[in-house]
Amino acid sequence: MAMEKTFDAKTAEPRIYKMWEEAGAFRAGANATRDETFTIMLPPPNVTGHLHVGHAFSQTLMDILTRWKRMQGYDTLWQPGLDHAGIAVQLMVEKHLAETQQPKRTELGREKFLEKVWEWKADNGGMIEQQGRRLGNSLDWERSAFTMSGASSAPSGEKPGNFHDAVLKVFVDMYNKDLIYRGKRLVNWDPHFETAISDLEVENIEVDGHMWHFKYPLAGGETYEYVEKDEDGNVTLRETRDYIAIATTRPETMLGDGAVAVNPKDERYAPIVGKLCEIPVGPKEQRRLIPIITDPYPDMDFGSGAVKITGAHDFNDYEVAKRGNIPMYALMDTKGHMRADGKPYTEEAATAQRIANGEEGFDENKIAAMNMVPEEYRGLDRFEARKKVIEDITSEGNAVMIPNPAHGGGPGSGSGAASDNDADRSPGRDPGPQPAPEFIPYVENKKIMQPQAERGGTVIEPALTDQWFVDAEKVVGPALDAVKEGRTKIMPESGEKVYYHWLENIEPWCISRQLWWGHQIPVWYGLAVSETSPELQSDGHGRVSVDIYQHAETGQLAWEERFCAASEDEARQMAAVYANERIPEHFKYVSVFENYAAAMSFGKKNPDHYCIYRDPDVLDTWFSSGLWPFGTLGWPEQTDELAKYFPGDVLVTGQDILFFWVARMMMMSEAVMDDIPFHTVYLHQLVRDAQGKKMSKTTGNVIDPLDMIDAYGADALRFSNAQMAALGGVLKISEDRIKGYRNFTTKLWNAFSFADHYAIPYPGDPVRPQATQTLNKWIIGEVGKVREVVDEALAAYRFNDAADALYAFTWGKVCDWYLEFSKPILQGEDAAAKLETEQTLRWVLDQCLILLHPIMPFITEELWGLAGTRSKMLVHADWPTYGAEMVDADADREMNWVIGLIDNVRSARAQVHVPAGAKVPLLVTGLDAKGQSAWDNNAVLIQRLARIESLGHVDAFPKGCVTIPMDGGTFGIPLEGLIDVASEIARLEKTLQKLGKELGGLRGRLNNPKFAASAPDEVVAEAKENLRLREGEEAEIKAAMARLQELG
RNA sequence: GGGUGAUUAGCUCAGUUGGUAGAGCGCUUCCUUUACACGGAAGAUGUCGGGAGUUCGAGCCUCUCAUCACCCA
Repeated sequence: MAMEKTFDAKTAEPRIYKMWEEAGAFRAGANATRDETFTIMLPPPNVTGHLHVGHAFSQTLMDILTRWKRMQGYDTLWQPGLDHAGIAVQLMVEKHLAETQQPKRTELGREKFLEKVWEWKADNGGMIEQQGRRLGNSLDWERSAFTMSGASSAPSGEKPGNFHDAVLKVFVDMYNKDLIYRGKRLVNWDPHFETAISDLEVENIEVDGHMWHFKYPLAGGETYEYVEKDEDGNVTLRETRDYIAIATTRPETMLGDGAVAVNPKDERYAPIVGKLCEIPVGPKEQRRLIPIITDPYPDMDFGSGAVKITGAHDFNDYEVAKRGNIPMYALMDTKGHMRADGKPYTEEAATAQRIANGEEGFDENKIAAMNMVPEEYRGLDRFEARKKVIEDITSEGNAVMIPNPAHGGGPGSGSGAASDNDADRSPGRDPGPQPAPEFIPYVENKKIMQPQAERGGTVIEPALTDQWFVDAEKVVGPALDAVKEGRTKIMPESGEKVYYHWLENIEPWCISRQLWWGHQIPVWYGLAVSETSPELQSDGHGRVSVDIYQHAETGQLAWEERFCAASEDEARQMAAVYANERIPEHFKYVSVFENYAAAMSFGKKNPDHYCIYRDPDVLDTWFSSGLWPFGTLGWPEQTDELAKYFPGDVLVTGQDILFFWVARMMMMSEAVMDDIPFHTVYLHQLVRDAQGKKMSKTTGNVIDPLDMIDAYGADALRFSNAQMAALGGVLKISEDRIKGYRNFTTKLWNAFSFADHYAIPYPGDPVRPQATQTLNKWIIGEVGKVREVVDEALAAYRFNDAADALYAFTWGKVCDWYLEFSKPILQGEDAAAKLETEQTLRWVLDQCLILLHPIMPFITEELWGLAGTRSKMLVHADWPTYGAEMVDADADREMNWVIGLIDNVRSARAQVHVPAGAKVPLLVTGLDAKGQSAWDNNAVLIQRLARIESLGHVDAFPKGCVTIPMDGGTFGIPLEGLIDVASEIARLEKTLQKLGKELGGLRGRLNNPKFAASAPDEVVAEAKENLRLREGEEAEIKAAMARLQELG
């Protein structure tokens, strides 16, 4: 073979990958020699996503495990696939439509729009799978799944699949088991996409905000004594007030207030609890009065201690309102604008007042229909409305006022017309007599936590809407137990605590999204009908009159009947059965419409049609990806793959989706399959830049894994990934490190180049020789050790340990020592030794390839092919099972002695500045039998590597000699005349110092009677042996120094 | 505010049941010696965040303080 100077990753990698793929090397079960399976499900990336460093990292780990197990003969499956990524993809397509001047989504309508999404997917989807190939991922691509496969909207060219069926089946099953319900809940609403999003898709970001302080006047001009006390109970403020002060960061929501709450322990407001106060905004004549209630939620020390309760626009308020049965008035529409629907404000306000007074009952639908936004605010954007509310309140004098700091010195507070009672809010500055206003509204600048959509960054608006929920509390039990009982293990262990904490406090999971791209909820709505309904009017001919639809026009839930079915046909049948049961032999047809309006308008004209329409919403993306562990294997069909590969083995994923995805797979898998989805979860952190910062386009510190592959090869990136994969560790990717591992690949390449250079024959797969040479026995033992280390490390998911061990072995043992040691033999005359060394060398190099292959598949496969004719590709080579039994203790000791001697001679030479090229004589005193034999066996190696000319036995060293104490004899380099006495003394002194420190510690321990008494025997023995050796060295060095001092 | 984790060489980080600290990169000096300058050889640098405790012995266990990061409110 004629080897290039370095490995050309750029051209070799695609070639090698193609070879693997064409040979079907990654197919499920390829190379299997045993029944045990090993399954990993690739977390499905966004169908239109790109490979980023996080993918590259976790996919490297998955590939290492998969390749390792495949070589061990397991029946492996690494299952690929893509996620339809509802909101993200819909957003991209909408953007694309706008950019290409195509009609908007709403103009296209649902069906046409979905066609466009599928087109987009066909054009742009799956790129990440190509990128994954560049990393070397050994996925069974032919099995690639898609969460929307089998959807009715899918075009004919799409790869067939039944994931869609699986999703609908699970929904229907869970619905029938009452695990899924529909309800009006406060959810995170994205006003830009006009959809609900999950808690997990919301980021709370600290922004500069304001806290406004307003007065809510007491009804009927009532007053009370407001008293503030300090910690010791001394009165610090006492005044008569006719209002209660409220602090808020969101004034626009005041319009929807249902109450003011104070803490039951708050004495300041005790006199007015149960009374009414006025919301100081809106038309003066229709000011609403709301009750002052008590609730544990308000923090007495925060703001004024009184909190306005707007159940429909704040999560905390929502809880308070539920507890207190306070009406929750929704103020905004789906776009985040103040509502413009409903009755005139005066009417609504009057109704609300009757409700507040307890004169009129209410339910959530009635409240939902009411629009409490006064006409002057209707239609305004929420932020504009905020400005206007603040202006209006302030101009009316209902803002809490404080002295103006810009006002300068002057008379005390209390003289401002609008602020007689504001002393409690004074920061204590003296107002001054400047022309600036003496008092200004009290507005605190404050950091507030603002909920923003993770995708798009829109400010999230809590909104009361009808949504579908999974009753998470009911399905969480088995998922919790699985981890508690150890059936599924989360690594690092800290992940388990986080998992418990979240699951034990789980909230209902909102699974409906007001989007089009996704699995449309398999629920059809029809009228709830009953012959006893007053709306049922016979027309005298046994027909039901159109009046039955009147009530339905309000769209109220009470009149809704639901048919949950996996298909439209089933839904029709259910509807037909239902309709016939209710009004026998009345409805002749069941007709399905796209929406409520169409159903109603047709139904009115055609009373013999029972009209139904499908819920327009789609399911949360995570609902479908929760089924990934079995949906990809063909479920609900009972396929062979399902039987074989489920449950899977390991899930490798980022810590950030522990809740999003991992917990949900656990819940869904237990609920649907009654089993865990995998026995191990390997969580890793976010991949950051070398400084530990998050990568972001705006910061410009994004590292593209494909750039790294272009520059250094996939193997270098993979090795770097493995090396930084310490369990639970922070992941900082550094280009320098990747470069370093590229150098490592070159080192490996050159080791083979060495074999090539010495024309070492490579007839097929080498077998391990029965070594007789110490050198060869030693390296074979080292191979055994490293294989054990690597297997233990990988079994424990300690990828960094595996990578480090292989690096240290390949470079530090094989290249640095073994290849160097082999040179004199390969060049020598001893034919038997030469043959054995050739055989050992090529066997050792092959073991490097095998052991490194899971981490660095490309270069190892390339070298495997270059080095000789093989029976199998490396990807399917047999993983070794040998181990430490190959270690020959004598060989091990001897070679370590040789290496130690060479190290010491080199070090001594360098420090006394013997020219690197010069060959020097070596002397020895008191060489014992073991030492003599070690020398004799390895004299050629030592002489070559330490540049020694000859060995002379002496009784005493001559003056001016560098001393090297070794176990079994003391060596010396006679350098009279050449030697720098002072620097040699300095060198010895330094060694002595180090030794002294060690000796101090050892003696201290051994002299302590308690040490001998309580420490294990082997530790004591080790310390004693250590002390003996060190004392010997110390004596030698002292003697050497004495000789030098004589000389000096 | 609650939770989790971190603090070890100039930088980035390992350090598995407590036995006396390591790697890569960087740095200094020397070397183009026939596998490799993406290399070889030698070398320097640490009161393991501060304090206290348990122990014969603590980077590791306990407590406490400080700083930082992330997650959830």
